[in-house]
This record gives sequence, C-alpha cells and structure tokens, in this order.
Amino acid sequence: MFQPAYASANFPKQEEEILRFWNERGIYDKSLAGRAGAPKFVFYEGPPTANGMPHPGHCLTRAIKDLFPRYKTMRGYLCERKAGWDTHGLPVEVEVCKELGIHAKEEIEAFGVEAFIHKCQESVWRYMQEWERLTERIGFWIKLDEAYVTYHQSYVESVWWSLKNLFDRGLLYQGHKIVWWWAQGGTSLSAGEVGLGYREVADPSVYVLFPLVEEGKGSEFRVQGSVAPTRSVSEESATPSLLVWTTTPWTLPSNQFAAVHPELDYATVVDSETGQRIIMAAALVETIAAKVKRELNVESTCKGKDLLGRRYVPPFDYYYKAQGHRAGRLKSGGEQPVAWRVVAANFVTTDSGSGVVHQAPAFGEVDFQVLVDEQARFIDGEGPPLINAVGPDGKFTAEAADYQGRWVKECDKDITRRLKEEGKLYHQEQYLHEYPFCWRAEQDPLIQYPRQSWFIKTTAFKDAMLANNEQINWLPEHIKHGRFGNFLESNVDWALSRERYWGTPLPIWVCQQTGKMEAVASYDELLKKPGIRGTEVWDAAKKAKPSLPDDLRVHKPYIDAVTYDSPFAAGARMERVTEVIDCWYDSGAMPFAQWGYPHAGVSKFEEQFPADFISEALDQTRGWFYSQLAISTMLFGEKMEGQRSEGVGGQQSASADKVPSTQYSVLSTARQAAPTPHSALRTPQSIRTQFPHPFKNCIVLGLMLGEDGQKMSKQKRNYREPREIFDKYGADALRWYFFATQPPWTTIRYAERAIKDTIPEFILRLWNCYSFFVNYANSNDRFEPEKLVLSRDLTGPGAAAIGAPLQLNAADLANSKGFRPARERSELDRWILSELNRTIAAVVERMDAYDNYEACKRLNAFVDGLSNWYVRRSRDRFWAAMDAAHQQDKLDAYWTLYECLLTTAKLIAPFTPFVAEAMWRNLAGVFGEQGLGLGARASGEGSTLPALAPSPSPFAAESVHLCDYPTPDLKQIDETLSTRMDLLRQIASLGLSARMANKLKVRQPLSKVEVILSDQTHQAWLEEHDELLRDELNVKTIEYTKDADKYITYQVQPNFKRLGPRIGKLLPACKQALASADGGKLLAELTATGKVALDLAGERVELDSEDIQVRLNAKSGWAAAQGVGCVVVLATELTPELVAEGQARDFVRLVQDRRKDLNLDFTDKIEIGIVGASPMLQQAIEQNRDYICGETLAAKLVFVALPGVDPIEVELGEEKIELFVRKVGAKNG
RNA sequence: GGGCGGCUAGCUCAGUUGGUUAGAGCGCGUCGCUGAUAACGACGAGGUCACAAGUUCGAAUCUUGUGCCGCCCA
Repeated sequence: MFQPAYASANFPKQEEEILRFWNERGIYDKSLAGRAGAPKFVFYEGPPTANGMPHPGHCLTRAIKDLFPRYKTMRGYLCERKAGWDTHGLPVEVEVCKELGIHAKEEIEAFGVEAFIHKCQESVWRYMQEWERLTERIGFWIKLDEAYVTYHQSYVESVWWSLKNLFDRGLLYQGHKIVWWWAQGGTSLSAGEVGLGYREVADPSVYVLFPLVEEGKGSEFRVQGSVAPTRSVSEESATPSLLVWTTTPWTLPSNQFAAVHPELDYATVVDSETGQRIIMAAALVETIAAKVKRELNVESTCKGKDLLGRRYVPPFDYYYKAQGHRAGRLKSGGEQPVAWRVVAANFVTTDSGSGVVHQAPAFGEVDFQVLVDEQARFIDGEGPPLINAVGPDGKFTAEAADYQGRWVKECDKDITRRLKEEGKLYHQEQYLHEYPFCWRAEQDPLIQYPRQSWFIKTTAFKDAMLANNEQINWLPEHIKHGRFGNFLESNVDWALSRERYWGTPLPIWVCQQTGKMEAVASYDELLKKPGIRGTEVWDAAKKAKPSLPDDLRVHKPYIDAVTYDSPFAAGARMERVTEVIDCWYDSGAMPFAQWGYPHAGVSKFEEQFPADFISEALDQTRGWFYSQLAISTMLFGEKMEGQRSEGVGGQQSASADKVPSTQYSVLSTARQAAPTPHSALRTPQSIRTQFPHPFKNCIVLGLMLGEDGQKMSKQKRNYREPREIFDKYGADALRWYFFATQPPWTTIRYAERAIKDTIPEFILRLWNCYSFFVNYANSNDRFEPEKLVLSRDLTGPGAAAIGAPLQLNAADLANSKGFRPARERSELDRWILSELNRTIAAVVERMDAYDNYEACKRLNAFVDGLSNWYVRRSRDRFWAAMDAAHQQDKLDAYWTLYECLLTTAKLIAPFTPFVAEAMWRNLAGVFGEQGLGLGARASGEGSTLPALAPSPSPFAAESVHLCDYPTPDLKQIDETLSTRMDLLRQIASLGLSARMANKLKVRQPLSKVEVILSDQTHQAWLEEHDELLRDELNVKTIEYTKDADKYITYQVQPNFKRLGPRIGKLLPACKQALASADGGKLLAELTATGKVALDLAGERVELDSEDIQVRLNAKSGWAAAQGVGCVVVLATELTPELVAEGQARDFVRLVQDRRKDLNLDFTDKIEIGIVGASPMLQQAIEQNRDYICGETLAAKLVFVALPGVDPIEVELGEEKIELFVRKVGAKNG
C-alpha cells in the first residue's frame, strides 16, 4: 500500500521534511558515491560575499547552479560541488566603516589597521548563516563545510604563487593609474563612491590659442641642448594657431598634446577683427563665430589626420622650456619630438568645444591613455614622460612656480586672466556640467590624478584570451562576441593594486637600498629568507588574542612587519610594498586557489580544470568571467605571448620589449623589477596541454528587477524576501518559476504572483495526477506493485545488477504480474507512453544544450497531457469494477500511469527536487529500501490479485536523486499516433465549441456529429477510435462526411513557403487566382489529376497538392465550428430518449453533489429517494435506472421520501424536486 | 559619450534559418464539466508586434535611423 496522498499537500512543510531526510540519509554524498569513477562534470562555484543579505537574485543563481549539476549527476557524471566565499575587498571595508561610523583612510589608520582587519574578518561572516540556510533551503547541493575562503592562508598563498609567476615573467609591473582623487583627504575613491557625489556646477570653459610652429622653422629641436622653438613676431599672423578647448584651466600648465579626430574636417579661419588665423573643427566654425560675435572666414580645410604631428607652443613653458627640444627614436624608425604636437584621438567630437582638445595626461584617464599610446610608439625610455605640476595634496608644485602651493581649482581664474593678458585666450564662458565631489566632504571637488599602481600585462595576452573566448559556449550566444568579446578587444592592462587594508597583500618585497624587488610564493618561502624579522608581531597578537584565525598572519598589518636581508645589497633590508590586490583577482584565481595549488591539491586541480559549467549574472562579465579567463590564460595558456621559451619565469623571459617601461614614471624610476630564479613550482604539462580556458559552458543570467521593474532595493521593498517565498510557496515553486518562465538570460522581473502560479500550473497539476493514482491504487483495487514486480534476475539482459536498488524503469516493470507490453494496451495508454518517451528525448536533448527553458516547456506540456487528457479520459477505467471484464484494462491503466509518474519524478528531479522526491519516496517506497527489504511489509492480505511466488526481495533506490536520468525508448514513440491524437483533441475541442455556440450543454446527449476533414489521411483511424470522442462529446455516432458541400466552403491559398522561392513575384497573383476560383472544383481537379494549372500574368504555373493550403469555412445555418483543416457539425434535433438521457445525467450530477455535501467516502453505497418529480422525469429516471445506480453507487432508488433523511430541494431543468440521499447502513435520523 | 541587451494582449512572457489567422499563462467576461476539487474545460473581449524608412512577392523576424528602459564602461 502507498502512503495516502492528500490533494491539498502543504508543499513548504513537505520540503522541510525532505531536507531533513536528505541530511539524515546523506543523500547528496550517496549521489556522489554512486558516481565514483564516473567521468567528471566540473562545476565551479563563483564565490558570493556573505557580508550582505541574500536576495531573490541570488536565489536564481543558486537555483541554476544546482539544476545542471543535479542533471549531470543523474546522467551518470561525477559532479563535485565545492562551495566558496569571497571575503576581501572594499565593500567589506565600507561595511565595517559604517559600523564604526568612520569614512576616511586616516580614520581607519587612527582606529588601527590591526583592529580594523579583525573587524573585516568578522564582518564577512555576518550573514553566513542566512546564506547557508538559503543555499540549503532552495535545494542547492554543494559542500558548504568544505568551502574555499579567499582570506584563508592556503588561498592567499595560491594567489601569491600566481603573482610570483607573473612577476618573474615580467608581467607584473608598476605604472600610473588615473584615479578620482580626494586631494584634501589624500585618498582615491571607488567608482561607486564617485557616483554618489556628482553635482551640477558651472566651470570655466576656455578656448585657448596654441600657436603652431612653422614646419622647418623649428627644426632646431633636433640639436641637443638647443632651445625650444618659439615664433617670431613676423610669423604670428602667417602661421595659424590651434583653437584648444578645456574646462579645467588648471591643467593647462601640464599640457602635453593637442588632440584632433583624424577623420573630422578642420578649417583654418581668419578672424575678421584680429586677422588671426585659427584652426578649429569645420563643423564648429559658426558656433564659435557666434560665441565671439565676429566673422570667421574659412580659408582652407583639411582632415584631422593632416594635422597630426604639427608642433605648437604650449601656453605655459614650465616644461617646454627645458624639454621642448627633446626628441625620441620611434620603434618604426626615425624620431619625433616627444610632446607638444597634434595627436589623434577618436574620442574627440564636435558636440562641444572646438574639436581640438587639450591633453594633460596626468589629469584624465582618457588623456592618460593617449600618453600610453604615444609612449608605445617610441623605443623604450625615449618616449614622452608624464608631466604633472600638481602634488597629491591638490596644490601646484615648484614646477609651476607661479602658482606653487595653491589649490588648483582656486587658480583657474588667475590662469585664465594671465592667458587673456598674454593674448592666448580666444574666448571664455561658463559651462554647466555634472562634476563629482567627495561624498563625505561635500565642498571638496574631486580631481583625476595619477597614482602609482601595479599592473598585470594582460594586453600581451589579448589574442590568447580572444582565442580562448572562441572556445567558450556562452549562453546567450551574443555574449561571446558582444559584451565579453568587445571587452576583451579593448583590453587594457589590469590595474591590480589597491591602497587599502583588507585584501590579499601583494607579495612583493623591495630592497630599501637599491629598490630592487622580488616576489614571494608562500609564507614558508618567506620564513626561510635570510635574516627574517618581524614575525613576532603576529605571535604577540595571537598571544594577546588566541581566538584570532591563523589565516590573518598573511594579512596586513602582520605581513607588513616581516622583513629580511636584501639579496641585492649587503646590509640592506627587504620590506613589503604596502598595497593589497584587487579582490577580483582573488575570485579569478579560484580554479587553482580553491585547492591551495600548487602548494597542495595538485592532482585535485588537474582533475578539476577546466570547468564544464559555470553560471553567474551579467554583471560578472568584467568581473569573475574575465578574471578567471585572464588568469587562466596567463598561467596555463599554451600560446603565452608574454612568455619566452618553455620556462615559466626566469630571467630570460623578462625581455626588454615585453616588459613595459617604467622609466617615464617619476615615481618609479628608482625601482626596477629584479627577476630571481623561479622556484620549482611550474605549471604541469598536463594542464597546459588541455583546454587553456577556465570554463567550457557559461550561462549568463539576466539581472533580476523588483516587482516594480526597478532595481531591487531593500529601501523600496520591491521584492519579497526569499525566506517568505519558501514559507508561502516552497522552493520548488521558486525554482520552477526561474527555470520555466523565461530563458535564464532575460532580464527577469521578480513577480510573486508568477511564483505562486507555478503551483496550480505545474506542481499541483502533477500532484493531482499522483494523488489520483495513489488513492485509486489504495482503494479496493489494491494495486500493489511491490507484490507484482518480479525480481531483477528475471528481467533479462540490460537490467540492473542483482543487489542494486530498483530504479523502476520500464525494464524493471516489464515482467510484472498483469503487465502487458504497451503495444497490447489501449490507444490512450500507448499514446501517453509515446508522449512520455518523446518528452524524455526532448528534455535530454535540450538539457544537454543547457536549455532549461525549452526543457521545462516540454515537461509542462507532458504533465498537461497526462492530466488533462490521459487521466481525465481514463477516469472511467479506474472507476470500473475489478471484474473479469475490466481487470486487464484496469491493470493496463495502473501500470501506464505508474510508469508515467515514476519516470516524471525522475525527469523533474533536477528542476523541482522536492516534489520529485516526495513522489518517488511513496511510489517507489513500497518496495522498501536496502536493509529493510520486502519482508518488512505484510503481503497478500486484502489484495484482489493473485499472490506471487516467493522471490528475492527487490528494493528501490531510496532517493530519486540516486536514480539515472530516464533515457527515451524510441520503440515506444509513435509520431503518427501523436499526430492523430492531436487531431482527435482538436475535433473534440471544436465539438465543444460548437455545443457552446448553440447552447447545447455537454450533459445533453446528441445523436450525431459530422466531421469534415480537409486532409483524409487519418480519417480511417479516427473512425476506428471514435469511442473516446463520442464520450468526450456525448454523442451517439460520429460520421466523417465526404460530401461536405452543404456544410462548408473551401478557401484555397498558396503554400507561401513552398511557392515563394519558385514563383516569387507571381505569388500575389497566384493568391488572387486561387481565392477567386471555385474551391471545390479546384480540389476535385487536384484530386483527379494531381495538379492544377493557373495562368498568372501570362505565365503558366502548375501546382500540385503540396503547393496549396486548404482552409474549411463552415456555412452558416449549422451548429458547426471550424478549425484550420477541420469542421465539426452537430446534429441538434433531440429525441425523447436523448432528452431523458440528458435528464438522467443531470440527475446523477445532483446526487453526486449531494454525496459530496454529505462527506461520503467515494466507495460508500447509498439509497436515493425522489419526491415531486413529474411523470416525464420519473420515466426518464426509470429508463436510465441502471446507469444512475451504477454511477452513484445507489443500492436503492425510490420515488418516495426516505424516512429520517433531510431532503434538499434541487432544480432539474424546469422542475423542482426533493432529493433524499442516505448512506446504506447509516442510522436513521 | 561608447558598448551590449530589451520594447509583442491589462500583467508576466514565448515566438523556432522571413511565409500571409502572432501565441501561452495569469487577470477579466460568458458558459460548461466534475467523486483528481488549492481543481478543470470551452468560448469571448483584449495587439498599429515602440516609431520611421528600406530590402523582399511577403517583415514581429533582416538592414538603417529614432525614441524609451536596463546593464556595463567612460
């Protein structure tokens, strides 16, 4: 016997029970153990940060990360799932600062770096429990207790190893990065912080004249030591000036270039008043003329590219005086002045300004890139230096002597005034724009400012990364060449370092005397350095606070205290650089760092690299997706452009042209990379020859918006907390909502209603089929498969090994008592089994392609067919008596439904693991489990079926998640049957539609329907199998009418898809010709000769039956309904017999309602009394007495009151009668 | 400013290499069925497929442009 299944299941409660079951039985571990030795399916967990509450977006990620590993496990792969936590970075520091009520770096310093990082370490676990609970509750199977943690020493040391590798190969270098800088606070701000402080302000907008230097005249720059070119007075009017625009006059002293767009038109104009010749964008001449209110006469025009290389005299000579002459050798040969000339830049527009843009690379990220590009053209060391007349305090340095010590923004006016006095200012105005201020000191404008930073030379791997990207299967596909590919194409070197506190310390130590550096790959390696000192700082801290995790010893400030003897200079010490690294690097190192590789876990890493599957949301494109690809390509790629020979590291790899020059850097000239012999840690050959990229398939999830379509926000409360969703609807509902409502990459709008809807639409619908089955099987029928399924040793080749748990697939069931092969069963059974196997085939095919959405649609369609057609149309079979006449058909129905439900439980297990488990536990649980065996169950009693001979006790898999995923049995698939059943359902649908339109309710039997088909292929079959249709439509006979002209007209259309390529432009004429022809005649000709000929605009076109489409239209005056290829016509005349039968059915319905009201069990026998029925009605009831008594289980039907029974008054048609219903054997009264 | 994605029924979303009646679910309305009942079925109303131009015999679908929304980068 099955456990009773209640139609009103409490899914959330049931899920909690199943979670307990999984935990107690260790089902997840068993699912892995069951795949020991199987091929690997490698999954990587992109580490979430646990310092914030999880929200619905995280539920999606965790659900999809569970779906495919579960699926692949059932498909026979070993898929280990190691959890991970991202723990470093600015967000953590910000959280702690909030808690402490502080902001600035100096406040952190004042608070104490040591105490601060202790707080950070504690903070990252703040919401860990919520995360773990969510992970478990949503059914995400992953090893939480073996999670990797990015601040753990072993993880940090893996990262160190990789950085040492890069450093030794010359790929980790120092340079400048332009950051948004809060000068007063002495700190840079993250993008998020900058975003907080934008305000609209009016800044000066100045148009400055940069006089060009006449070609040839200024050629003295070639002579070392000579003075920079200037212009003589006579040149002034002859040689034009560039009109240069800027909104930050204070950056003009640091000018290095003037940028034009190479493809824009530039005009040389003559100022009608001053006679000056000025160059500006041609498109802006009128605008600027209007600004200065003078006529500007265009003298000539040229392209921007024609101006490239032209030299000019900058407005200030602080640098120009000494370096205006300087030239450097180009890589392409020849030489060029390093600065103060026109360069090309694609970002120049004619939207504002003059089309010529002042470039001060120190104070703009875009400008800086121009400098870097320029530097790249020169032989290393000979290119332009970075000019910067401003100190980190935001004040001019001695290099701009006139303004020394003054805050730059205050100098805008003085600078403008001076330009005006010197005749260099052409125009001045106010410019309204958004400009960022410090969000914690609102009066302080931020400036862009160069900071020394460490970079990884990712640009050297651009092609390798692009090649790897080609091999990744991105879903959706457009990510590959869209967002991600574009990002790779525009790759710039990775700015790795952060001037912060809580992060992986950059493992580079600097010689205090020579500035030479070396990298360290592990804490042990560090401790072995000669003359090591400073480890006592950690020892003391640990002693003072024994609860400190040992992992903190590789963090600031403890690691900073560790110094050792310099190998570069006797008596000098090596000290660590102060920076920590970008936490994205941590996450990207995860494929190897999660194992502590290469200090530990070497074989584990080799076995678990690369990943078969990862998934995160779109915002990880430049985050985790990139960091993984970049790091993996640099460390494990085969075509490592940055690497010479086979050696990973070593001096020879740091060749001059691959190591970026740092000589232009004022700050870093003293420090040079000092390659040291690399440690023995090398990339294993086995890894390097495999796929170099870190993941093969990546589902990029869409972002999840709140109920209002806005970004999810705690303040707006535009979503319901996951926990509440679980409690109200359950994890399966949420999961199905994610998987089945839309493809996972669409931007998804969180809709609680839609989550709720998944229950009746899918979960409950399936559950109803299941409870229907269980309740009938448990009824008097006693369908007990555990007593009918014979042992496995009888099932022949291909069956599971003896001793293995039963998975109850078709082969296991095949030798059971009362089990007939599908081909011997009824049409309906064969149909649903065909649908089942079609569904399996489609779901497997789609899931193997990572297409959960389409897979869900197929599952949903199957469950719909099972519920709304198979079970609905089979109810009578289950309801029939278990007598000789019905036994086999009944058993067929039971076996069919049982197989469908078992298989469906397996099919849905990866999607909705809880309801699948609940069904499986009951449907398969009757077999007992290993160790329990069949003996534990009573056998025989009460069964109406023959007892079985003793057989070895079979037992079933204890969890559906330990089963193999179903595979389709292609022999069971009958496409023709599917087509025919679709047609049958369509006819039924049309019949009901025609009834509706003619107010002929279904309870009223009709004598006949006539069906007209445009295509008679399946008509013979339909005629043979019309019992179902007669029942569904409640008609006595069904006729397939051939001579249909009285009911319908034909509408003939061309088959556009077929004819389009053939006759092209003649199609409209063809359509017209077919429409105006006599449809019936046309068809007759087609049937007779196989073709028809049309004359279209003088051309003869022959059409065969494939070339046309026929639609049937019902003529008016009939009770008919039309579909595309089918018309159904009802006979509407009613005989007295039909009316009586209709009344009988109405009466049955009333009695059944009454049974329900009386809470009778559906096997209870009753007695019926009727009072007040007309003779007509009495006669109708009498005529159908057997039918009525059979349907309602009435032992007695009388036309008198039943004593002691309360009657109810009911309406039957026009009549009102009193109805008495009593359970047989119930006490009177 | 650049890149990417989106815009289809009141709502949430499908729409398969372009094929002439654009679908589903929910919601709404009408009717019906029912011992699977937190149901179920049929029918109906509801669409300028964001807009414009183009390619084509034919465009929700391809091209270009515009608008709006979102994300990422500046």
